[in-house]
Amino acid sequence: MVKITDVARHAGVSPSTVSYALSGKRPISEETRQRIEASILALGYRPHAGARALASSRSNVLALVVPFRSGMHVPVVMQFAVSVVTAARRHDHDVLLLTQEEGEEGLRRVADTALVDALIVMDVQMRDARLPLLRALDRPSVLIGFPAEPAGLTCIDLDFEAAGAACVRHLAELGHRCVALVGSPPEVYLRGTGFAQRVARGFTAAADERGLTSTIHPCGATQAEARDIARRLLGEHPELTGLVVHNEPLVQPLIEAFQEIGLRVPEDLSLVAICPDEQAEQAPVPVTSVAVPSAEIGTEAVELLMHKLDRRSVPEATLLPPRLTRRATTVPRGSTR
Amino acid sequence: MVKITDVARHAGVSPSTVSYALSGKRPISEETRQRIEASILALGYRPHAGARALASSRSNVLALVVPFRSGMHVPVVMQFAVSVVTAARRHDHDVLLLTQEEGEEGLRRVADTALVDALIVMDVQMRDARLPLLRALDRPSVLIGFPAEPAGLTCIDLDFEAAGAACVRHLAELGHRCVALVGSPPEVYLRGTGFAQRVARGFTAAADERGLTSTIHPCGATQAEARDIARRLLGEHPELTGLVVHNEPLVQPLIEAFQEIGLRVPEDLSLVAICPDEQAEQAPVPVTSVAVPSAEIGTEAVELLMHKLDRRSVPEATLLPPRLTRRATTVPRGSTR
DNA sequence: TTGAAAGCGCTAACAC
DNA sequence: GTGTTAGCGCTTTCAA
Repeated sequence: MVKITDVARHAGVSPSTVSYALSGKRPISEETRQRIEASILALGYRPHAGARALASSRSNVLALVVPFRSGMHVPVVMQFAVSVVTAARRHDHDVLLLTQEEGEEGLRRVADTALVDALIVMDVQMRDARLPLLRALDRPSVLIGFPAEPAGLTCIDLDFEAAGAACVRHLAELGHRCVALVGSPPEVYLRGTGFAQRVARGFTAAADERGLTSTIHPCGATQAEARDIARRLLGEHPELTGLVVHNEPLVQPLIEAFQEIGLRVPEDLSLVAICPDEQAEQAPVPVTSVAVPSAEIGTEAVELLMHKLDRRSVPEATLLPPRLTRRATTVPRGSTR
Repeated sequence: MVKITDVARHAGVSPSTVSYALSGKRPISEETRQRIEASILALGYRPHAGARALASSRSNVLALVVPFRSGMHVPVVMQFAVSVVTAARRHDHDVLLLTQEEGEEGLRRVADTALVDALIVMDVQMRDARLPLLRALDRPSVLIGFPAEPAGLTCIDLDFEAAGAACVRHLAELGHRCVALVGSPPEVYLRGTGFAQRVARGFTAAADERGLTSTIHPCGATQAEARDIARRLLGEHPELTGLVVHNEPLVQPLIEAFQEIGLRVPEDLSLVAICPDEQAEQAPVPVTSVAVPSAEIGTEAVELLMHKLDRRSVPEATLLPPRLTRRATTVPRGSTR
């Protein structure tokens, strides 16, 4: 193994000069830097990560805790993870993957052993058991999602409340007067995952503000449940013409379920989804949607963490504003009847 | 920070004794071990990962390289990643997440800096640019998938050839005489991802062996393409009664597309998919399938790697035998006509 | 069964 | 602008 002393000897300088040339933590004359660079290349030098971590008390590794439970949309999690890795690499950091399953002990372990410098935690619940630990840890963290008590933490997410409202306003502007929200599976509401409630709140508030009739329906992600909901909505609200869907895998089945009972989208029913743009674009009929910007959230989470590692101050709450893209599933009420 | 010397002093032993008590690399008297354990608990000692890595030249971290490209089924990748993390933790290892995008340089970096002890590489191509590097690296690796030249490497995957054959034999045993394979998107074949060809080979061989008429159709994963394929199959092979689908997101759209043109599954058309069991079970009509056992592959990949790290020998090739589960989409030919 | 002590390879004072 | 050197916290000979 070639080490820093080898490079130093080869370049005719001291080890510390090589170290400083690499870190840029003190000025090096142009000529020296060139010689060092050449030596590094010639010898194929790679600094030993462990030695570095030990001497500098920085591992240059971030922990990413991913969920893997029912009701979570897997492609969103995956895209998020990839964007975190990509963003971390731009800052010369690597990413250690932890599963939710490891729980608090996992977080404590990677923090206390100095395996990682900082943590990103996905799928934060309203009353998350990990919050006290995260607050107490000597390492910075960023949470994806908002708990009930975010004070003292750094949180980021799509502004789901504004997203729910944006969907309703879009439908209202198209003249729809009776709208429904088909939401996440009941278990997601029950375990207090904030975003489900937030969408519901924004949805209801905007509907009230515009004087629309509105109802909310949690729903599982199977075709059978899609059919049930469609039937029930048709029966209970025959005047329904606007639908907001916040349940990624259900969008397509729902459209088909309505079709089966004689309601076409968008002719009879306008539909706005809250889902990744990619999904909305690739649907057979492109879906009007508010984007769930996983990649942006991941990238921004890393930026926040880097700021915190540099002891720069960051906002406690970052809410990304919703972006609604009109596609083919929303039309003015009664436009083709 | 509490360190090993603190524990040693507290327990009234030397640092090396604490170290050995922790690693088990030499016998410690029961009484001493108890005292040390108590001290560790009392002080809340956690060994510093970097210091450990430096002194032992073992980081206890594995690299996992995940793909993120078109044609890869995201839930499979995710489940695989989770199973790797879970298995690695059982062996006291952590997992560093790398994206395909980082390429060879990424592999070299984490290996040469001693950030990781070993590597798992997913989505290996027939002629993968990373193979020479992996062979040359001083760190063990396990590949998911089989390249054209697997010599000198350790590879593991589902036996896709046997899987393709198993599907055909199942259909043949039900009396079907004309079968088709709807496969991965064309780009997957083109870039030489082995499993697509392997399924095709096993499919054709088994069909020939049983004297069945057979055709193969790569297909993208959109509903539109599903419709095209369904129409084309019906037109070109009106006697078709058996279908093998090796394209996860296409299974459902395809069933619906056939339904639209008047072919019901399974009454008119029996269908076997190669897909995760979870997907097959949760479909509206449970799908007869050969399982893609992501979790098993991930777990076994970690086991292989642990053996290699322990300098135990491992087989170069591990092919998991296909497991076919009959569900509701396959019936004897002509059974309800 | 245990201890003493020499590193592991790097960083960051401190000195010039 | 550069060099000297004392650690960083742990593992592992070597010695008893």
